[in-house]
Amino acid sequence: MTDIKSGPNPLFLRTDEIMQAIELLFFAYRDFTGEPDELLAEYGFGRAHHRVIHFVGRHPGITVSELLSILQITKQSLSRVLSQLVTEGFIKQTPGEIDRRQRLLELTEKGLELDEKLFNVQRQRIVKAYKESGAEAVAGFRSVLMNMMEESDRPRFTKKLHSPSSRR
Amino acid sequence: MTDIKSGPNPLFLRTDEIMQAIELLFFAYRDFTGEPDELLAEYGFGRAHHRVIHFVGRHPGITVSELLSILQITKQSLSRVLSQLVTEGFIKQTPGEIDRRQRLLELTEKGLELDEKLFNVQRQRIVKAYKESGAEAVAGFRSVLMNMMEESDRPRFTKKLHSPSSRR
DNA sequence: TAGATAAGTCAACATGACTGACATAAAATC
DNA sequence: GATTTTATGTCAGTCATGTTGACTTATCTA
Repeated sequence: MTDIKSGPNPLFLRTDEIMQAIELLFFAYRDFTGEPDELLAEYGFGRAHHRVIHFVGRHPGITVSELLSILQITKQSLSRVLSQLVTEGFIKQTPGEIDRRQRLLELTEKGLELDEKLFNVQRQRIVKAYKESGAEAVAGFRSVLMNMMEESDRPRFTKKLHSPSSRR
Repeated sequence: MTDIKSGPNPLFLRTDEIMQAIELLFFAYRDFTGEPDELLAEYGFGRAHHRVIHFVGRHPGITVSELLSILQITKQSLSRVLSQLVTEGFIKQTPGEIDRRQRLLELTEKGLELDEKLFNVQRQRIVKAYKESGAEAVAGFRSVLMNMMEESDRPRFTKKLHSPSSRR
């Protein structure tokens, strides 16, 4: 009904192609998260813990509020998994030197180990998919995903420097 | 540690490229599911209902066990959302004519309407991403996702005919 | 000094997964 | 025809992850 066509509809915009995209994302994402989920279960953790470990690993010294804005969950949801990770010694909190209200987060040795394990299982799957598809396909893959996400999240992928948060 | 290199590592297989892929999938998938989730919430439904509506819509006459094997969830998890959808008149069950133990599932008028609404919000996002990236990128996107999912799910995307389940 | 901000906590709740056990009807097999 | 298997549904309980709203404490800022 929204289809007031102006000119021929490119093949890749046909309804069945769009439908395929929806299912591709469903199946690929399910399998992409499946293996890490199994690994995490051995630690009594879930996907929420994974996301926290990932982003703290990528951004050592990140603050709680920065993490909240990345994950887009509530303070209480984060609190539950974060305090678990801190208690069990996977994440270390240190008060910010500039702003001492902040708790700067970073992975401990134990946290780094788990982070690497998780990364490795995901890397294997991605490397396989990338190799089988080739460099050109990879560029297309990245372009489509980039254009699929909200614009507000895209800068995260272009800037090479970390966000200017208070560091030691 | 698993990096016993034989020859130069292609650029697109470097650690930071793989890391980027992980985050691309996270952000794109989050935004991809965000809008449907909002729509579903108006009906008191969640993402689980969406998946059921989607696959029943795509495969009218699908059986409960076929649906279970696609979704890879337990009978109880499916039962909860499915019986809700049936009770509220979005999905119709009819006993199979060949095997009367089966309950063949299909969308009602009401179900078709919701299915279309949900499809439209997702289509808008995908069409936008596809147009901005171009046909070649789309091919790459599809290739990478296809190679990322388990092989067992891939036939679903190649065969044009529906699975030979009992139909009217 | 007063107000804003960063972080944490408590209580209560919803959703969507899980397990294991059991029931029923119908089909398939011996 | 009797038995076993299959398709579906259901009950009861658990867990992980998300939500809201209210409140506290410490610290920074105007």
